Amino acid sequence: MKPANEARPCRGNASQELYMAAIPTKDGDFVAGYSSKGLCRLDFPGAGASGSDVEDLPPEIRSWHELTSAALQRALDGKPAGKVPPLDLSAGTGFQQAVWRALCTIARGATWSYGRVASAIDRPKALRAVGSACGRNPIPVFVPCHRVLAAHDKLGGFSAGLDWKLKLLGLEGSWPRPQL
DNA sequence: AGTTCGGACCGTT
DNA sequence: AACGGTCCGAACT
Repeated sequence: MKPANEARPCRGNASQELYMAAIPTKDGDFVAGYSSKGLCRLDFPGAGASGSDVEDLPPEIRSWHELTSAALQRALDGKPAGKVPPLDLSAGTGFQQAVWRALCTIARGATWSYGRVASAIDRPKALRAVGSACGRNPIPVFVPCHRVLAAHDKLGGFSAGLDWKLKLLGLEGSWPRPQL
């Protein structure tokens, strides 16, 4: 079997191979995508992505996949994700990568506003563009775009569906909003 | 207190 | 030129 398709190769290195493999969970089948640099994509169940057989993965990819798989199971179990494989965010523009990196600094159990993320990357007025960048986050859950709420504790949006955002926030004890 | 509207703002296609 | 996972203030209910 060949590795996988090349439907949406990470931009910029189109000749790179992209491996895809499913992760069965109690919430459905996720699909993870790997480049030579690491995990570069994660699709929610029902997103239409399909994966190849895990046994056909090259050794390194396969070990990454096991890390991803275990981490995802923990996350969906309401526990800290723990160790994850290297994340390949190279598909994004400079701005997007800056946003995604900032997201990774939001602690589990905490939430930021889009405006705060914008300030964190030193572009206070680009809060709207930050929303767009969040929407294009290729690795949801592990790059925690769900921890970004609209101002004044409003929920804001979520590309994969607000039910997923609520679920992920709930697993981290961040929703419903803890009252002070 | 909550809701709606209108403009300002910014990166991407 | 148009579109967003936005934000804020003003003007409502």
